Amino acid sequence: MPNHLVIVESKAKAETIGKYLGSDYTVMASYGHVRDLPEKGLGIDVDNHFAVEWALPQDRAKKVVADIKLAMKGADTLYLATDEDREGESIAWHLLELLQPKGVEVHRMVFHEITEDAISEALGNTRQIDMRLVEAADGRRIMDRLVGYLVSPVLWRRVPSARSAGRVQSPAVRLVVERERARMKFVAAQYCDLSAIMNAATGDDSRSFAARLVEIAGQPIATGKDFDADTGLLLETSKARQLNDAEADALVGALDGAVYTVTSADTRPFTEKPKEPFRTSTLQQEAGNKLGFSAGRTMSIAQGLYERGFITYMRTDSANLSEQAITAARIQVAELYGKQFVPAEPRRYKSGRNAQEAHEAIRPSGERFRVPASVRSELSNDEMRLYELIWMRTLASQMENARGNTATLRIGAQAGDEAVVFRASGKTYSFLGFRAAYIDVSEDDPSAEEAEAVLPVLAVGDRVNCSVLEVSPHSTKPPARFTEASLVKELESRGIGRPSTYASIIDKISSTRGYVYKQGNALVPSWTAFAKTQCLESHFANLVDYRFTATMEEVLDKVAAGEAEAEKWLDEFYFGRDTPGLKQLVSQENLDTIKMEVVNSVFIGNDSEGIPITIRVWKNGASLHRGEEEKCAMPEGVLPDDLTVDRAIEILAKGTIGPRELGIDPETGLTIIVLTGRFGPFVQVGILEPGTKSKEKPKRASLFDGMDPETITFEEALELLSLPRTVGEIDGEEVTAQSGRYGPYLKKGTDSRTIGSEAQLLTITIEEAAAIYSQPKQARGRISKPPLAALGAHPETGAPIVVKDGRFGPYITDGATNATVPRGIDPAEVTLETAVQLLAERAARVDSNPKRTIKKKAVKKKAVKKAVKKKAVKKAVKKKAVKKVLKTAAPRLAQGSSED
DNA sequence: CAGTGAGCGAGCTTCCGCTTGACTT
Repeated sequence: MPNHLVIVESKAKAETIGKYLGSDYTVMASYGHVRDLPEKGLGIDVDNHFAVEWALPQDRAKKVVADIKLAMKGADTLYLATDEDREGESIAWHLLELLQPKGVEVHRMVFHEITEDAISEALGNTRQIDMRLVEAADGRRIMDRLVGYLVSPVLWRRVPSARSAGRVQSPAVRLVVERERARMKFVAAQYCDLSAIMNAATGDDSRSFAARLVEIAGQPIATGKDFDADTGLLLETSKARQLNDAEADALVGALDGAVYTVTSADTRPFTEKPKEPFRTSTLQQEAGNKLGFSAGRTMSIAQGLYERGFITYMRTDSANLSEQAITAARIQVAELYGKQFVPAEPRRYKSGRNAQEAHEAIRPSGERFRVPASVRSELSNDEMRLYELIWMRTLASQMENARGNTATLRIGAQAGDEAVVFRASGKTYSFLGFRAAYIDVSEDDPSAEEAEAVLPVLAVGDRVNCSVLEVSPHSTKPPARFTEASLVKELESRGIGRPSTYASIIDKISSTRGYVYKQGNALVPSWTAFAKTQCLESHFANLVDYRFTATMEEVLDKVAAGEAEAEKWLDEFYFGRDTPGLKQLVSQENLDTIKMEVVNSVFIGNDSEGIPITIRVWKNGASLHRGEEEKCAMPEGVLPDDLTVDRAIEILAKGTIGPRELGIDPETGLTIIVLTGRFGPFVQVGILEPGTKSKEKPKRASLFDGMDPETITFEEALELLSLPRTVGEIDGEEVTAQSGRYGPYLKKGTDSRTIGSEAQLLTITIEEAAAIYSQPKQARGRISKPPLAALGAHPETGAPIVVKDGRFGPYITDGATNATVPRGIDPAEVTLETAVQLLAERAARVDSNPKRTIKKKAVKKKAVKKAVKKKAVKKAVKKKAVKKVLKTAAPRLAQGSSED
């Protein structure tokens, strides 16, 4: 009979540890936190030492606690083996509170490596729960609740489209907003330089190389860094010379027939160190840059790999490798690449500040790493790519430095009476080192790979030929928008958020709250985000101060060390001391000083008469204003940094024309008008008097792309209003043509197909429609795959049963029910009998769990989100996602797996 | 696979960190 009970946080960990501990031990998971503040209400008695009313555990946790209680009945020892960090300590304590064990010995136990030795050592070195750590964790929880639940209501009252504020999400949004502000303020500068292709005039080494003009008459040529981002002018401190088109052209002329001579030739050795092994944030960044995965996708794939034992824990802030891992890596490097690739001493990596180090780095699990090719058959394509990335980075982190030389040539010539200098640089590797396994992608330009550039061997005084000489025009670029990857990096570097939350922060500020949306991979702030941010900046400055979390961490560290009290800290924050506390900031008197017309309007610029142009945000959408008088709906889809004053005036001009009457609708006798709304210009049957709320919505239709509200004719309007149009019948089913959220499409029953242009909606014939329907349906640009196997007819229903390969792996379908092929069963080997059984089980599960409630608010939100989505889709298509291929020079074992 | 103008109107909303479901095709 097992008489020792061990509690860890995750299921997968419980299973692994269970294997090591044997039959005397039962290992169970707490599944994270078991108790929290109530969802409704503050749950904190601020006037009574910030006493917390912990809510009853939720259903999930209730079951966990009940199960553990049951298991505890026969046990004589309870080991609380949650993670060794603040949150882990808190979980242990809350568990203990809920379990109330009687007659059971309780130990707190921690281990850092999941090996037999480490665990048995941990069992022999238990301690008691550290209440100081618990105090720090719960202090953190209380602080987050105070901020979130007291400041959010202020936003509801003053920036109605902003739903929430928080210690983490609000600075995250502010980062995106500030970047966009910098882009809006940015003034581009135009400048030129000369680029040349040269080669040695004498000797055997005739390879050509690229060179660039860097100096005229001793003065450097201006490059991007010499310009002021806010004015587009040369910085006052810059000594560089800005070359314009004409001057550059003249220079090319003056250099005609010039003699080029090497004036200096330098070679310097360099070494490059590998990057440290992955932790959560860096994994998300690299998977984003190299594989194009979102942070959320990366985490869910990693979760699968972890649960099935392929990698170590994926939510970690540590880049430290265990001894077991270092040994495994070194052995494998020697086997695959050779001994010369193994450094004399193992490399050790330190973690950044605020790291809690409850886990090790993310790496292939086990004491012998599985080579990607050997796990190919067990992993899906995405899992394979992520595993390979982790495997390579881990190996590389324990490999030798790369070594090489950089060479620089300076080449002089005479342009008229001015001496000019060109420069060429080269880079060669004498020893690849870690680069043999893993090449880094640069942050700014993920597609660029630092290639070798070999210069010919030249000495001072050597003559050089110039085969090509041309003007290169340049334009300075505004700071790039954040991507998911770069935002995670920024948040981590500022200590904001935790490994378990980076992906959910992104999700929160984008999908859930709509403060940012994606333009390709770039994150763009909504107008609401601007308003929310400026409201917080002017009235809750310390909450959106990027140092807020870092300062909090310092305090909590002191609390954990017994050098400070959480209550004192909370007291000061809430009641205030030298500066007003939160209580006062969210009070009614203070709310009265927050003027809606100030905080919900975003200043764009002044027109030529000095009249301010602003955007005002409302619950659903935004309006554009010039001064007090002129205003119109702000169309969605205009990126903030595209909204110049000129553009705004253009929009105002179109939007404020007011309805234009086109004619009388012959059917209804009502006037048909054209007007502009937040989705652009549209026509409408009948005029709505302002203020009257008619129940019957008038019929409306958007203008096609390219139609102008000023020139649209009555006939065109009638055609638009005639949609959706019945095209004809195919196989007795009616086919209609209409516009939807993904553009124009045909519809036959439930089968819909997109069509090329909006104009086709009016012209497409039933024959053309039939041709489209005769083609197999394209699923997002991909033709649906043929089934893996056909198993025959269902014995009861007669429906054909087939095995297909879907997004979530192989599954069985009879057309009505889909059942995933369980792991461990080869999809090619599924028999009809098993398939019928699996389908029946699946159907039974669906029936027993029918409640899938849709919340009201979700429906409402959809409309807003859709519009955003539409733009993103349109642009994304134009841009045509460039597939990023994993750069690797890894040996054959790793190859053949990254091209899918 | 759809909506639109302006902007008090009725009642509701909200946080962060630890986990994994149940669910897609």
